[in-house]
Amino acid sequence: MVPRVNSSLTMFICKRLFLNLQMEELKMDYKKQIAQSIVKALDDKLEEQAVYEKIEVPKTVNLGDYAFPIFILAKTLHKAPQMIAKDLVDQINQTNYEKVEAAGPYVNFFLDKNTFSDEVLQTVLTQNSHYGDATVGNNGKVPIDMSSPNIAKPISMGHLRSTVIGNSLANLLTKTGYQPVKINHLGDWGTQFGKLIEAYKLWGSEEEVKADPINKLLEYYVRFHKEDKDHPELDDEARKWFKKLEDGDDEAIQLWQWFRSVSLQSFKRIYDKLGITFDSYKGEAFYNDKMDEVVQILEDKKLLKESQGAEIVDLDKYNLNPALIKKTDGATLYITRDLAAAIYRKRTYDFVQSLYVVGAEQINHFKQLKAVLKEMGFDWSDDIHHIPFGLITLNGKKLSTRSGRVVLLDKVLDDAIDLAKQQIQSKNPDLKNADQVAHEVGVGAVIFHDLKNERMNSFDFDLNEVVRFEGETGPYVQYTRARAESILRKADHKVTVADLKLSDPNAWETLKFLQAFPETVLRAVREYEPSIIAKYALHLAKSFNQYYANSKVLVKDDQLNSRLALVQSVSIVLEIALNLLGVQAPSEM
RNA sequence: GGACCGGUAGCUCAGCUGGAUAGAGCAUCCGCCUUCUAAGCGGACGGUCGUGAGUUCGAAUCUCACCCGGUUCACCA
Repeated sequence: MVPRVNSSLTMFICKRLFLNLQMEELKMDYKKQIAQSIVKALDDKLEEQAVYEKIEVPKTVNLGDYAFPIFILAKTLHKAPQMIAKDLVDQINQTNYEKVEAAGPYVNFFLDKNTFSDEVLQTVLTQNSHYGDATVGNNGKVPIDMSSPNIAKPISMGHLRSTVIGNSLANLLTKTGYQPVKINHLGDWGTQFGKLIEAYKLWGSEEEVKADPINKLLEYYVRFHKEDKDHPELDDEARKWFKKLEDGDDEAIQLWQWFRSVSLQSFKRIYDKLGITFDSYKGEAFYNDKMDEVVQILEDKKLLKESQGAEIVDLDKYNLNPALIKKTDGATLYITRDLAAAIYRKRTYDFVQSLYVVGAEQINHFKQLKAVLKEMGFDWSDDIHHIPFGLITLNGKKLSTRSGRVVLLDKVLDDAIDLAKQQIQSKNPDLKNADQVAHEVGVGAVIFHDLKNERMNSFDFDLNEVVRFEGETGPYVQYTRARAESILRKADHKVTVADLKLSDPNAWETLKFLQAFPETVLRAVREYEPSIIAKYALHLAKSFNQYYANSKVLVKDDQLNSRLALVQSVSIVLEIALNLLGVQAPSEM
């Protein structure tokens, strides 16, 4: 049966994609071919570029693969659109197409399925895991500020977003020829360490912390906040400790380093679960000795102003509130540290772009950061991009460690892995490496859930939603690929890359999705939007599921090799797509 | 109050630099495991695209105003 509609294709092969991709020579640019056909038929009455931009993808398969709406011609030709369409069809050389027909005010182009499938499948199979690679990045370095949990606090679902989006962007950047540098900008400095040291000195023990670092440290910290209400002298002690820390007192530094390293160890266990690594763990503390220079530059450039006892940079001309550089007491602030970090990264990496995957709450902060850098005369501030994302809430309220509204990432991952294991036990009890697969599927479900929707959408946390394995989920995509692999295992035939014509209409939508992958990757990286890849993977999986539900692959006839080539191509592209998201692709599940 | 983000099916969301009858998933109901793993496939049900104007041959998509929800706006990060 022919799939009824292919509307989902529209979003991936829409014209704006091509518009912005002139630089990037796409292989298999059928749209260009069509534009040329039209221009030729019109005796150059229109520019090829103008035609190219108007070509669109129809909503349903019965309207063809590409369409040219002829409204723009109606004005100049003073004829009814329907008539123009008919005339145009007569003029077009149709030899390269299955057919070209007029439908109302549109000219619809149907590509030749044999030629198309042959070209697409050969390309995917020969390029294999490199299918979709691009060179737009020119090896430019792109530091990505991501994850950035606070020392001595647990990693929550909130951190997952930054971690997983940043990781996927890094993968996408690598694929398109950039060199990403994943930086975990740890929250490892601040007055809270004074409190933590004081709390530890009062109630803590080395054994406790060693046994369960994050929870114990958090416990001390929370207790501190409880008790300091009745004992305000605790705050004085904490302040003293932080001062000692700043002054390099041995004991303070040692404790701080210890807290930092045990925290990092437990963070790394979670990152291991997620399969995510970093290139740098330089956190806030790293910039302690780099802020004086920032203040110095600001002073030299006469940008600092005194206001209400504090030092500010006026950002009126950017329509922003002033950036507070120094507090009344002379201490520096968040933005000062970020200025130092931005400058450090420029010097260290000479980046072509510098990304910050940080929640949307900080949009204003990053606008200020860029504006101040601009004022300082650094024109590379234009290369800094804040990649904001929406808030995760719990029962509609913001997550907050203090109020106990936390969703621990580690717990969510473990729950997901357990559920995946249960699924395997009931659906595929003979699976060999079941634990490994349960891990890949469980974690994959969580990551995919976070990436499948547009970054900026907020969502309310719901465990059942996050660890769902059916419908539009990571496991659905993984399952589809596992099924494809299964067919290949049973095939008893090695696919040869030659003559891959496939005329089966059931395969048509899948073939077109395969063809659209490279431009989809470029769009995702251009928009810093991993969800574009996630949605692509879902659509490709869906179309392939429909294909093999309706067409038998393992039949010995003259198109067997072509069908297996399709199956293998789907498997290849689904694996690439999942990996771009940071999700594993098991061959069996 | 200013700035920003969002408002599309009961729920979660696609579609948004304008184009042909507005699409998925979940939920509910009904089919399909003697044929390549049913984590699948098919079907039914379900929509004044927040509201009102405007631009246009054509608006969910662009403009303006308004309504609702969220975030943020000087000494936290």
